[in-house]
Amino acid sequence: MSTRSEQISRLLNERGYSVTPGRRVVIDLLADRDTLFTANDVVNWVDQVDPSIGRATVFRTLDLLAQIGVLNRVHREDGCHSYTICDPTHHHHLVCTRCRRVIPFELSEIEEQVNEAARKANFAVASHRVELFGLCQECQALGAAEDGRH
Amino acid sequence: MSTRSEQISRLLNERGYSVTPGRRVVIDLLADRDTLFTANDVVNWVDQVDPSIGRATVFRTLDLLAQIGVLNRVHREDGCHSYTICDPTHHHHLVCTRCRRVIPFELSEIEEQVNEAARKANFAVASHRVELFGLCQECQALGAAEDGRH
DNA sequence: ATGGGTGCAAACCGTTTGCACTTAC
DNA sequence: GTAAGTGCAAACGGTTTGCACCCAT
Repeated sequence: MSTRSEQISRLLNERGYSVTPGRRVVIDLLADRDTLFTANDVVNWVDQVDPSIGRATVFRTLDLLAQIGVLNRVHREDGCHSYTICDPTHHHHLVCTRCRRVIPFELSEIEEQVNEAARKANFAVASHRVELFGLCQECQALGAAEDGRH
Repeated sequence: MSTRSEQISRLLNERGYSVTPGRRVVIDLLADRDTLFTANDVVNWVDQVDPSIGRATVFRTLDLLAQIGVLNRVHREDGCHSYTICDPTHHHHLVCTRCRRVIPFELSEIEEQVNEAARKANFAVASHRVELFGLCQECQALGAAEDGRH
């Protein structure tokens, strides 16, 4: 049980949710991931650790984690729904399309530009999404060697 | 058959696809939309115009239009897949969460910022998505009057 | 007569729901 | 004993597929 996993558990408790054995498994599986994963990935992982945990529980736990803000829905370029673990603070993501690693970043200039653009269109921005897709440093090297197949 | 619809037809022809009656219906229904819509919306609209056109044809046509770049997948905040019609040139979207209108905008500063952020992380950006959600001018007024329900 | 395009229905896949049961307080 | 959480299986909704057919070249 990593410190990240403890953090999440604490957050759940604060919100009045208990950390049941099933949720514990899900949390421990996800807490330290730095890649994108789908709900189905999680279902499979959970099934390997403890097949007695049902699909529904996994989906319900994912919803819960999304709700308290530690899980972030990211839309893959191919349209597939994915998740990534991250702190509830606002930021954006660099998503590696090869290894699925997610690198969070924050850029106050973007916020300003975004607000500026909205103002020009008389648009009241409630939220925005900035997602960058490409290759992380490691995968650029690999890609050069292996011809970019993914 | 609007000029926008003609444009799309021409584009299809250029790519070697014929504009069959079914496709014609879909294209005419979509060409001048400035709002987000789902595949299901289109299926329903088509069904009203000509019930003999099958669901599969609608989905296949949407795929086709996405492929030639006149249809853009946009991910609604609630996770629902939607589309919007737009030119194949690069730009971003302001999406009104009340009336679903889509306002395209371009902001070269954002591109620069985005590339700058990526460079810092040694990330090779292949593509990026910037989507702003909020209320358009009209809906802000309405929202104030009607208490923002949507 | 060949190949692109079609309608239909069934299949598919990820997700949600209803329900009876368990568990913790 | 009550409320939260669970496993299971069935249902669901959106999308894709297989197939026989049609139509233009």
